[in-house]
Amino acid sequence: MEVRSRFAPSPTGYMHIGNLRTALYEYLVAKSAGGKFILRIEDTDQERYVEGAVDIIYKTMKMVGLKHDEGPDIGGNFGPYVQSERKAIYKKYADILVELGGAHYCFCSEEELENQRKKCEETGVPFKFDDPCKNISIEEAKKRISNGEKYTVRQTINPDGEVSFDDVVYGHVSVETKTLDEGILLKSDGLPTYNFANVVDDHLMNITHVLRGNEYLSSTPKYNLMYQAFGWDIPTYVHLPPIMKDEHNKLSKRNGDASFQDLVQKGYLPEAIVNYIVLLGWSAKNDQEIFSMEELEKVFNVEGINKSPAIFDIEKLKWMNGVYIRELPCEKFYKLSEPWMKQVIHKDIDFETLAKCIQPRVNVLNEIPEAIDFIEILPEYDTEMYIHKKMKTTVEISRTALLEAENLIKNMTDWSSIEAIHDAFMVMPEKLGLKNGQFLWPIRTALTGKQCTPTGAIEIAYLLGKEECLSRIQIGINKLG
RNA sequence: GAUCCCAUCGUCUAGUGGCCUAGGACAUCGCCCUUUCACGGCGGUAACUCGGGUUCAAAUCCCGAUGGGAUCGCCA
Repeated sequence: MEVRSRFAPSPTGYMHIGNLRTALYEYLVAKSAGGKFILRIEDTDQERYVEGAVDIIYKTMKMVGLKHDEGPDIGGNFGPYVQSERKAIYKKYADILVELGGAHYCFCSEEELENQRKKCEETGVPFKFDDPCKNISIEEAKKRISNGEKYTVRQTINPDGEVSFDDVVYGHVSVETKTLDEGILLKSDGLPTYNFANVVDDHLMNITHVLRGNEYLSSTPKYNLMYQAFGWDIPTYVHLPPIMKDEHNKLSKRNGDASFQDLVQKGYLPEAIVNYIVLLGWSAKNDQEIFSMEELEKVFNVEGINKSPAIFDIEKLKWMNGVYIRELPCEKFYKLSEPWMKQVIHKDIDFETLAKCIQPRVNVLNEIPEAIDFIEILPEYDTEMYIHKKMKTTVEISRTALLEAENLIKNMTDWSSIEAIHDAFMVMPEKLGLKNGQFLWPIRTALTGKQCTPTGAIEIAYLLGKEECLSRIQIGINKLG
């Protein structure tokens, strides 16, 4: 049988990391088996609907390389793929489920429920809704409905029994039916709750593998009761552990944690983000950590999925992003880094060469502006910076180096390449009886005013241009008295 | 509270009874390379939650404790 998995986000306008990982695993489960990956929009909660949210979903999926085979935008044989357009379907199946004894019509108001709940709280009895409407016959209920009375459809659960199922990652899970809540399946607005829609849709869309967060682990038995009542095959369940912000808190929008979009905006590459999060709860069972999507489609398997929660570690993502950046072709990196460079540099310099210089030392694109801002304007710096133990520089040596450099540069005619400058500069240390560092460290300091720079004195001299170099060296000479 | 689930370095993980004096990666520390910082190379610190069993042998199996998480909505 063909494997079919689905990504079923609700359009909240925000693609958080946990959601994205679920989508990734769903995609990989299908693709690693040569199956189909379906996109379904779960918009049954009209109060949460956010304009434009669906576009964010399409955009994100495209950016990370998750191509769906069926969905609202491309169609398919099992549509519609938007739940709000499937209202009639849910109504039909809700009525069938009532006939089959798996559900009943309920006329209780939200206030009535609230009262029962309060009473339980007061008396200290654990709340479990006992629905008086269970005793209403179907005929009578239908009469009341045709009279225009508001109603919901509520699941009916026989308290004597046990339900169990086998989850691919959590193994055998078994519960007594008396502990299960008889939840609402069809709301009074006629739309289904997730609890009902997921069962109906997954069956009707021939979904074979259901992946979702493990918060659904405890309600899965209820879904299975419905599958059983309908006489439908139960799908393969793959429940996923949560991604945590820290030991106690889930990664979430409410905690102000970064979404996929936020990370991209900060300068993380989609490929790196995907690679990092696939490892949050899954392992290839070997030492490999860097995977392309093509590789993942081949090697991903559900056996590698972990049971316990994983904490999102931004430090490791940074490292991995750096790995991806270093692997980028120069031209590609230049294109990506250009806007970040131009954020702080408005002069006309050789940005392409600058890009080449910073590529090996940037992990996240948003590190670029601070790393190169000295090119635009020389920052204030302290004379202390000229004294460097390891380079064996002192104020005297620095002064000599700068004066000699000034002379040298004044007489230089070829400033067209790093090589030319390199050749001219590198004869000096020997001539002056200095080590390379003793000559070059003071120059780099005078040129940048910074402790750390993305590259050495020679490259920076080239980027700055002859005139600017002379003026900055003059400033350095003055500082050193 | 009830029910369900989870538990290896700071973090992500490998480990499915002997190959484990527990392996890899990030982070961290030290050294090397080097015109700084990085990159790269080499090395170090660092973990089986605890207590009982089972077994010749347990990180691995069983039981219990502890700790953590989830669910208990006309949200998904």
